Amino acid sequence: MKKVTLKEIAKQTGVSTATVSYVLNNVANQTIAEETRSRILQTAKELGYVPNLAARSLVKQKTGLIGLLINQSTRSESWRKIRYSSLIDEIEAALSERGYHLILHSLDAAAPKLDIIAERKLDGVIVVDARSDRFHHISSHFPRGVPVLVIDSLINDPLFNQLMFDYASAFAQLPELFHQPQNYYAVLDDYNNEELLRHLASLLPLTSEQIHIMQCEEKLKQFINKQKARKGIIINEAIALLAGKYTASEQLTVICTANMAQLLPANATAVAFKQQKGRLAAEQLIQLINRSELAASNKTIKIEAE
Amino acid sequence: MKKVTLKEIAKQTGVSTATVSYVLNNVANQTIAEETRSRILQTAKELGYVPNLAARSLVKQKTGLIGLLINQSTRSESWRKIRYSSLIDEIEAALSERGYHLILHSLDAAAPKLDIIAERKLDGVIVVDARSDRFHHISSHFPRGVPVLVIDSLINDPLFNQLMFDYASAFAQLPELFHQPQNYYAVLDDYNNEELLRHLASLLPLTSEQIHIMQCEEKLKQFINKQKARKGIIINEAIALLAGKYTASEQLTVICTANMAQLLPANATAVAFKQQKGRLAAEQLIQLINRSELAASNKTIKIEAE
DNA sequence: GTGAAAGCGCTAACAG
DNA sequence: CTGTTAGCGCTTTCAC
Repeated sequence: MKKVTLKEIAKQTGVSTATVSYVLNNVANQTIAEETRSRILQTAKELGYVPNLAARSLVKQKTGLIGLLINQSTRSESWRKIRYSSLIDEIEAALSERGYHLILHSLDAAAPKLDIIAERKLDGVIVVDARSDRFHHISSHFPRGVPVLVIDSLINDPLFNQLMFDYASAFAQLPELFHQPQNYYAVLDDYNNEELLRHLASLLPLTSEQIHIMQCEEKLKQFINKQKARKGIIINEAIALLAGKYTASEQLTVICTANMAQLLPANATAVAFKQQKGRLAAEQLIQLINRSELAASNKTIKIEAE
Repeated sequence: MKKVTLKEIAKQTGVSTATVSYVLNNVANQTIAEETRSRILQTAKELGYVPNLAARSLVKQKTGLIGLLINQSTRSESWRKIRYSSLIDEIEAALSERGYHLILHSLDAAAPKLDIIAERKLDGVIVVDARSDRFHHISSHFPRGVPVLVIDSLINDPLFNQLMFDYASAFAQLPELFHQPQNYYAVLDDYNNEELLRHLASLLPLTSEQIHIMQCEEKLKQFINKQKARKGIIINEAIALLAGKYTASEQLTVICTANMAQLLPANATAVAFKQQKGRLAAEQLIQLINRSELAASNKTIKIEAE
């Protein structure tokens, strides 16, 4: 059983591989006799021809491959993974609709290896939660001209296209927080990107004693137990669920960064964001790809709270 | 700025591409003068050479690409996505360690399109939660000899390598369930694979009125409200969290299929499984790839409960 | 309308 | 020890 290639179809149809390629790709301004056309289409179907995208990539100089590179601080705790499950799914769905395939790859935030971008000749890349120190250093290794969109990473460089939540608008939903800051505490998700953490802290009218950065359940518990009757602002649903083990959930206001509000206890307060980050990311990246020749309109997009 | 290819390195070093290839790949039984070797290595580093895997794939007839194809019944509810977030992460991690790259792709369970396998010449494929009717029909389209591992799908055909939880061993952890079945109800995760659902039901000493297949939160609520003081067996942590909104969580026993036990309320009973499904899947698939020439030892692996 | 041929970047015999 | 060469499967220019 021979491999089904263009050449094989060409042979069986008695035409050249060029003609077969024209037909199968509906090449514009190549006029093909209707007879040959249907004959080729016919045998292609019979043989179950499927194009080899590696070969195509080689000549077209684009692969149709997008990388989703997620920085992981640690792989150990599985509950942390819900942070991006919705994001991943949305991105995959949106890219699929546009004919792209997704390569999912995780990075060591402390020492990201980005070879995959060049090796696989990725058409575009979405980087999630990158440390800006590492990122700067490494970004020079980027193959020239590969569009990159950075998510959840505050990078102080207009060179990078960024996408993140508008946390200020989320906190603005909580007027009481600003009137009575002493009644609150906050738990931040432990982003690798320290600038983002600092940014979050700066938006909250709280002292550093009132702010905890998530590390592990035990530390969270200790922190919450010290907060007495205060109300909690929790970033990320999974963390909120853990927090719910140590305080009454009606005391909690959850900033829903994982699109998982439904899993929260009914009596917790939830603040969600207006748009799906994943879909937005995918669309944005595709735009970048399509006009990567032009000066990239390096904007930072922020998604507002509902 | 020229593209950095083997040819370019060859030119700059004054040797042939073959020699460069030998050096860069440490080809065994090719003895290279230490002087040339280091010169090549040197300029390769300077130029920041990265091999083009598409080109390599073409000649080596393997791509280093693994497909993770997940059947989705619906994309609408984001909380469902936690079902596989741990699995995806484990698989990606394990494959990465072995030098493979992961293509994540979702399938429409009712009409799965598997072209990606042939197009991308995937070296192996993991299919998750497939309807066996669709799967049989479609599996004939599989490129010959591509190793496939099927997860969470009961397929009555020894031809397929399968991996799933040993639910019987999970239920066996609950002796009371079998002594007092009238005191229980169960909520099953809504797998696309109907055989799996039937299998689960057959393992439970419950009537069909006592068993609910998850559809949406509202239906779940109605079902639970009818159960009075009964205790619930819930498959999947996310569903358990939803169920927890409508019944006391100490009444719940959760079969943890998503590796997210930590997110459950402390007073719920959790039953977990011994091994990480994702890691096991990746390792199993790699084995299949490495000896795909031999008669595939088509076994079904079941992961026992702790 | 169709085909010959060059080449994308790389590997692997086979010569030398 | 190193180079020549023939592809891998496909696209595309240019001729016929």
